[in-house]
Amino acid sequence: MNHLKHRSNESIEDYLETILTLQKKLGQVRSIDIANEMNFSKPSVSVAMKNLREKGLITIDNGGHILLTDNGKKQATDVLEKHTILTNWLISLGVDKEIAQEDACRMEHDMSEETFSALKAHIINSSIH
Amino acid sequence: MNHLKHRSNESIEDYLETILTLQKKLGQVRSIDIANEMNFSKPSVSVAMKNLREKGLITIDNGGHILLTDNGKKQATDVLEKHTILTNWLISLGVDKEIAQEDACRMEHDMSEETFSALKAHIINSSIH
DNA sequence: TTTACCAGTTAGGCTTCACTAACTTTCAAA
DNA sequence: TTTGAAAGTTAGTGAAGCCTAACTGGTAAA
Repeated sequence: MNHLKHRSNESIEDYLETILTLQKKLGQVRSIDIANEMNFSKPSVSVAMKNLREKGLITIDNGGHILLTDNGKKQATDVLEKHTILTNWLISLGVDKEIAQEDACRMEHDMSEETFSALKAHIINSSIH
Repeated sequence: MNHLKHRSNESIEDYLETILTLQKKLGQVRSIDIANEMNFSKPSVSVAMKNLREKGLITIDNGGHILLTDNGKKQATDVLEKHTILTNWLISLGVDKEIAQEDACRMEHDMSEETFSALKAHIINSSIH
């Protein structure tokens, strides 16, 4: 058993995923929308956005609207895809929708690319037979 | 999307799992064995063991040997079972053994009981067909 | 007997990531 | 024009959970 350092990206990935989701849902995204969606305080989101901006993952215009950069969008899309596929797969296994959402929301940060693509292949394969 | 608080048990579960694993492998378990296995420093393990003891999950005898309580053993067994099943399942999907181990080691903390039993049922079901 | 290693502990530090309190700025309504 | 709500920020706090430095205490070897 190899106890490696944890992915320290979990928080960042969650924010990016939420921004992308809200972008699709609301068109535009402000910090306050993220705070409401994630049930975090305004300051928590404010500080996190500063962090994402410094990492080049988002930009914020004068109106306070948050936009994903190319890099941010790529990461957000990756996580959201994992989330969606994991959730649907769990539901197809008979897991309650609510619980599937919650579990997927955590597991999505823990799967390597290799595991994820193996899972996708498995899902496609299962649906054929 | 519901952003709930994270399981704060991840660290505890990892320690319990390691203790159980080492118990099977070495017979007896001391803090130093855990530190070596997990690549953590002695003080980190020392403090963690104090914590596990205060939570009633282990006892430590005069020789420094660590024993799981009934409760600790139950939790350790649960996590180890998840770990084993997850790992083997990922390997059966074609994931590299090393990576399967690493991913399982993280995902095991994130799966609800419901998801886990659905996965077990799925594995059994797949093996029949 | 002295030396020296090994296991364990205590103290203090650092990072992450949430929180509250309290401030500014803006904008709309009274 | 004043008022007040809404959005954002800064400062300070706290819990986890890892780390290093430096200590104690026991045991084995020179």
